[in-house]
Amino acid sequence: MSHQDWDYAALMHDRGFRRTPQRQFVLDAVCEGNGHTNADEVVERVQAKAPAVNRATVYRTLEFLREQRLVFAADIGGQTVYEIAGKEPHHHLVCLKCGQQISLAHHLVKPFFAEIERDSGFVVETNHLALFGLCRECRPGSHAENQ
Amino acid sequence: MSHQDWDYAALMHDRGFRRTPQRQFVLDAVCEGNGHTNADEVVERVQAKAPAVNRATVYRTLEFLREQRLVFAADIGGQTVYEIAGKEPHHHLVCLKCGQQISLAHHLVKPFFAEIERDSGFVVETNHLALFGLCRECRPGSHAENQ
DNA sequence: ATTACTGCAAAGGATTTGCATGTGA
DNA sequence: TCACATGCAAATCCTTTGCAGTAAT
Repeated sequence: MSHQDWDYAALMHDRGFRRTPQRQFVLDAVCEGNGHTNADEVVERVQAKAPAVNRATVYRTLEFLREQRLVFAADIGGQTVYEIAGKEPHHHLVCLKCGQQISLAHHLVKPFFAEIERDSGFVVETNHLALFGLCRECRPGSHAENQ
Repeated sequence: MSHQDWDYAALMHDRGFRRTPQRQFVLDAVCEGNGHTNADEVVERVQAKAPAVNRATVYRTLEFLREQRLVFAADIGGQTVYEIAGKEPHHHLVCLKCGQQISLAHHLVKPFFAEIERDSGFVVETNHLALFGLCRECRPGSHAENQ
């Protein structure tokens, strides 16, 4: 899943910004965290490859990439997490017990949002939902009682 | 809507804690913020009535009240917000433009959670959902174009 | 009289900012 | 070349903590 490198370079150029190794490292790091990655994890990943890259640069770059809509910033459990901006909104189920993050297809969510709009006229723009709970394996009464 | 003062006092006593003016101020302040109130707003409200109350006390008290299940702490847009603990889970629609918080009845949410469980076996435990978007007045195409 | 609770000040962690330097275009 | 981007260090913001004094029971 090596994302749109082309459109990164192209966008940078088109919008009059510079293509720098730091930005590439950060973008890559966000990519690697398939699910969601917080700033600290990005710093770690970036510095694993390029130890000289500064924390401040990572923060600035994340904000920059967010402005450029290349990454999406969400908010899970009090911290900001980043992921590569996708075309479609998508969502996660986060298991409170085992911590696994399960993707939640948008088609399950769309009708819910539509219902809200119908009911109150409020147009939901949340393009990332994180719902906490217990996954099939961890929920009480599960057959697969893992730990 | 002067909440359960009795059960506050009673709980304090029953559980061997002390009833202090500071705790009352903080509890009141959380109450006043009908929707959600962040720590800073609580500090402001408390200090409006009792300037001598310290920030640290407010933080400690909020945490204390949360432990005691007298207030509920949620996480909206990166900051922790507090509200009086209610019986039923409930949810909010937060307008990105005007900032207003609209309550979202649980009965609109329940079927959605049920659908997720049916589909993936994941039991959602999120008892507070905050959805961002545009309210009826602020959404494009609205008749009431308020700024 | 106890000891939980508070105020104060200082510590802590995460993020941001100012400025001189470096570097991509 | 020359403005944009980076590194560094200091600043800032929000929250937590240690400790000595205060007050609720």
